[in-house]
Amino acid sequence: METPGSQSSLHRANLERVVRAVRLAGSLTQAEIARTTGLSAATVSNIVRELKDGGTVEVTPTSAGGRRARSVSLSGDAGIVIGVDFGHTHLRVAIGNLAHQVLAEEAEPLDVDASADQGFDRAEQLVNRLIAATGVDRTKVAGVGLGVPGPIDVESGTLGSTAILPGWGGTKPAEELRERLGVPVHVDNDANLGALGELVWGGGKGVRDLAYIKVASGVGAGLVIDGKIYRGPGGTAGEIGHITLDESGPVCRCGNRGCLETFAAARYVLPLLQPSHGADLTMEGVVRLAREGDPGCRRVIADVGRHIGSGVANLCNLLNPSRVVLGGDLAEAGELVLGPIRESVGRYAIPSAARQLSVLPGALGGRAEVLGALALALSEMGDSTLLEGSSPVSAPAFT
Amino acid sequence: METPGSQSSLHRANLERVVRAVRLAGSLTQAEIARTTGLSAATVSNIVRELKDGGTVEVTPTSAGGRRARSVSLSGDAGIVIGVDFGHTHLRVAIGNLAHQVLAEEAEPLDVDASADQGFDRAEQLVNRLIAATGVDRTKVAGVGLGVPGPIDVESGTLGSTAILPGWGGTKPAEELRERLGVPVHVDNDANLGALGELVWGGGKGVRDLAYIKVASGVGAGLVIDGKIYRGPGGTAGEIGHITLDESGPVCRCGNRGCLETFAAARYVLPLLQPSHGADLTMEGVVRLAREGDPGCRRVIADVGRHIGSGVANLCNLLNPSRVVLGGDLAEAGELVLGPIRESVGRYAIPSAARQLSVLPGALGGRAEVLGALALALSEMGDSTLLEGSSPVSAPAFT
DNA sequence: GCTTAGAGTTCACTAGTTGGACATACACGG
DNA sequence: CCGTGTATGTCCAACTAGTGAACTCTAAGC
Repeated sequence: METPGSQSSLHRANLERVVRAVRLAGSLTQAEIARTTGLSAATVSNIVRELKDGGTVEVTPTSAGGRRARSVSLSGDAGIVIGVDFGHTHLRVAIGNLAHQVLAEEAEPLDVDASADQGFDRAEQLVNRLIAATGVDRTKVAGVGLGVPGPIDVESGTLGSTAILPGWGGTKPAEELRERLGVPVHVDNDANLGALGELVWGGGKGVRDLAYIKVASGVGAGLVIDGKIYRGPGGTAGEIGHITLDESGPVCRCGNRGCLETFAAARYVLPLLQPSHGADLTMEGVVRLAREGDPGCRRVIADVGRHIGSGVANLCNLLNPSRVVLGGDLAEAGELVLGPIRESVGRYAIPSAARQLSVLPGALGGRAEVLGALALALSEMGDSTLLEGSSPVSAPAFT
Repeated sequence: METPGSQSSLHRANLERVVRAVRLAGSLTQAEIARTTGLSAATVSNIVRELKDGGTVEVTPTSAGGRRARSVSLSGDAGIVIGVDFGHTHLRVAIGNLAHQVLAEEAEPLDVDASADQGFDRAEQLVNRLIAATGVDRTKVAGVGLGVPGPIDVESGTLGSTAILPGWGGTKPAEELRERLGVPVHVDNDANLGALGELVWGGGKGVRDLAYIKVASGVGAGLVIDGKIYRGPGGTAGEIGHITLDESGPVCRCGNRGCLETFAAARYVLPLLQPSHGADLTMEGVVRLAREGDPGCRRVIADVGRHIGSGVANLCNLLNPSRVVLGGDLAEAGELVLGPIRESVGRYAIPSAARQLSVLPGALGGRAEVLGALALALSEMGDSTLLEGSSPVSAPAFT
């Protein structure tokens, strides 16, 4: 960074460009790198050699159509990243390396009403267990991505005033976890991470604009615009759950009436089925029954789909993304819910915006958020860190 | 942008760096340029020569302490850009130079139902008249920005299937105007240009995320995200006018019911006042009467504001912009309409998103669109310096 | 008049990217 | 089993562009 307009800065930028391309795709051949970065093959050749000599990158032979292409990937043992996802009913942790390989993944149930402290302790334990199980070198851990199921101010790291996680309000999850683990922790809300996960590993490949709709106990959306998570200036973009569909609808926990959530989220939908199907029903149960043909459950899911579709239509008019990916428990319902969504979108969105929109189920299921957390850790990890080869020990880090 | 990682791109970046430094300071000596840009004196020397030869910049002798320093400033007549804005009732043209100064501006009434050809002819005449009036050199005109009051596919340049401009559908305004004027013409819809205009010259200074709501005979929004116009993959983002507020509301020209437009746009609102206030009322008239105290007009404007506020609340939940600027005729109503909008936003948007939102009237009035067109022409000719402070760091993430 | 110090220019050098030529390796069809 | 085709990665010469150092210029200060 010494020389802000010089060739060496250009070279650095190109190095980073290559590293990013590789990290995003997991692994690429040199020719692919050249195509995606726009650099010439010769330059890529030089850069790859330089990165290989520096240990940032590994090249492994690949079988392909023509000459054997060498697959370039971030060297696996160069660094470890960890993803942690707090859900409403579970805690999920994944360990991966820079090569986009997931080394281990584990989930355990977690009572969301547990105190925040307890949650962080559990997370710490699970992380440690996974590190031990995979036998990776603790000092290689370069960063942690953390997902929380509620609005969070990414700048300050504070959980918003949340009726959603009682007892967690005002805590700073990233800081808590960093104290416990001793590495930089980057936090974002679960919908954004789901979007990132699907973009990198799942149903969003090759797309630059993606909206990830997560329906669980709440309804949230993660937005990727032009290849980047879009959080908005206040960090709370994507709150699709609380757009108003019916001004005189049911009262929502947010204080308004007729929010999308009151028509789609588990806590409002399940009671509808209690009289007929009993009180112990979960969303997963409803989905399962619907797939087995239960008409009540089918109807409920279709209704939910229609309402989500209305919300997506608004989203579509305003943002015009090229793809919407549905995640959360509800995605398991497949066409049972996607059909009504598409129908609603076609009905309420302006035609030119709806025409080019594809609505797909998530490809990662419940793993989208952890994997997204992993991806967050990867993306937040300074590229310069990689390039210097300087092993990132503990961490002041936060700026 | 041909070669995204090459030396020539570096050169271009350095050129812009210099131009920006000069624009910010008004005028600088070469040594000062070198210091503020971090480039070496030799490089600055070369760049200044290149810019001078290209006519972008002027050098004038200065008396100074040592050897006479040459003061470098943007040459006013180096390049001329023109903005053209077709409104529903008017045609507006502005002429500006590369130093971001507006040299002349003029509007004349235009019947929107006139044929497209006629409109283009009028635009050509007005442009020629202004060129003559300001005495600028015709050959210096580098580009034209064009605003049209309807959805337009920026890629192909075709006006969308528009019930809005009867007789204009399927035409390619940019091409038409280019044939007449003989210079490159860049087109976008009026809401986007209004957003750009307010961002660069008006009420959006210093903000990176802005939503410009234009209420006239329709309702549209222009979105600026992270300093750039956001059009969405299909080019139709910002269609706030057709989000559904009431599924059983009035039938909209788009075919749905209860779109925001049916509660806010002139064509739906004015008829409400016909019985009491006569048939010749225009939106401007309503605004004027309201300011003078007419209770009916006040009520109508407040109602419109409330509905717009609902739409803005949705926008706010989904996108969380830091500023909303209201444009169009309605903006003249000031607090009479802004108050209800804010009230509605506060009511329907989630608190954390609404808290940091400011809703302001446009600072440019009806000029926002033309000036935006001017800005578009500037930015399309490679001037990425419209927003200072728009470059650095942040945003690691995935390209 | 002489010195001084900052301003701009020139020049040789270096860093870095590129296009094209070339070697390589696999697949496929005869 | 062997040509042929095709895509890959590498090498080299050409070119682009920025830099440090030496150089020239000018006006102010003594």
